[in-house]
Amino acid sequence: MKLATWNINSVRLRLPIVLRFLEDVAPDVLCLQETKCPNAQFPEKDFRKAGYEHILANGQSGYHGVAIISRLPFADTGKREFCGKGDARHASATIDARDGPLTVHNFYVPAGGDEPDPEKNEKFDHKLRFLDEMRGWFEGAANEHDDAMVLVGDLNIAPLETDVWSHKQLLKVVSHTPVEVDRLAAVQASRGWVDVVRQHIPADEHLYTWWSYRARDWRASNKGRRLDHIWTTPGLNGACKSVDVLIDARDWQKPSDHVPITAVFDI
DNA sequence: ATGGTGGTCCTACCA
Repeated sequence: MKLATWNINSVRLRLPIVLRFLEDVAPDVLCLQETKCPNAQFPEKDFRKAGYEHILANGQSGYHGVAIISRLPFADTGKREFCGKGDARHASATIDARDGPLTVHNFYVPAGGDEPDPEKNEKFDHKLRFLDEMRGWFEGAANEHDDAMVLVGDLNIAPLETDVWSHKQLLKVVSHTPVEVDRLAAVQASRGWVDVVRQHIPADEHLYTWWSYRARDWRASNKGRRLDHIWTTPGLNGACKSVDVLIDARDWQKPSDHVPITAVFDI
């Protein structure tokens, strides 16, 4: 089973490159973030025509929004609201994989603004509270199919030193500050989540999934960050056979500032 | 130290 995640920064504007990705890479399941699309306007017909008949959209106008697009049917779906804000930042679907049900959680964690101080910056405070709520939810959630879960999405945090172009220069930049890296580690500990991307690509290699639109030449300056992630519960450990970060997608026509990541599972 | 680009939906706000 091939699973992909991609912060698309408007699914309607970038529909052509999403369809190209589905054709070229052919994932079974694609999780999108920042769809910026109300559910009534989600381009379901185009995805159905491409062979993806099972679609779960959790969107809103203008901001945020996530979606799960699948060739495999959903046995169950969910959407959870975090921090009581009404933001569309989570969707989940249980898929009937070969070896049994697999629950996929798709997240768009708040970016957190510019100032990494929760006292001065409400957005950073929201980011930390969102992560705390994620941790608490996974600690308490006994109703899920315990040992077959995948968590993907734009977590807006680059946890490792090699997940950013300069660890030293980004220590006080939101996305790489110790306080948020620690909160993310606590989310990871809630279920023993395994970072399968770093299982396949060693931590001594720099790896990024996002490059700012503001760079004159993103590839030349290469000031990237690894903000997008694929985690699994320990029960799936060993099932992930390969991962891929499609860096070339950053140069596709009218690109997103994030690139897709895929993981192949023998399940 | 600053501003650089790109999205939504029309005026700022967000990334």
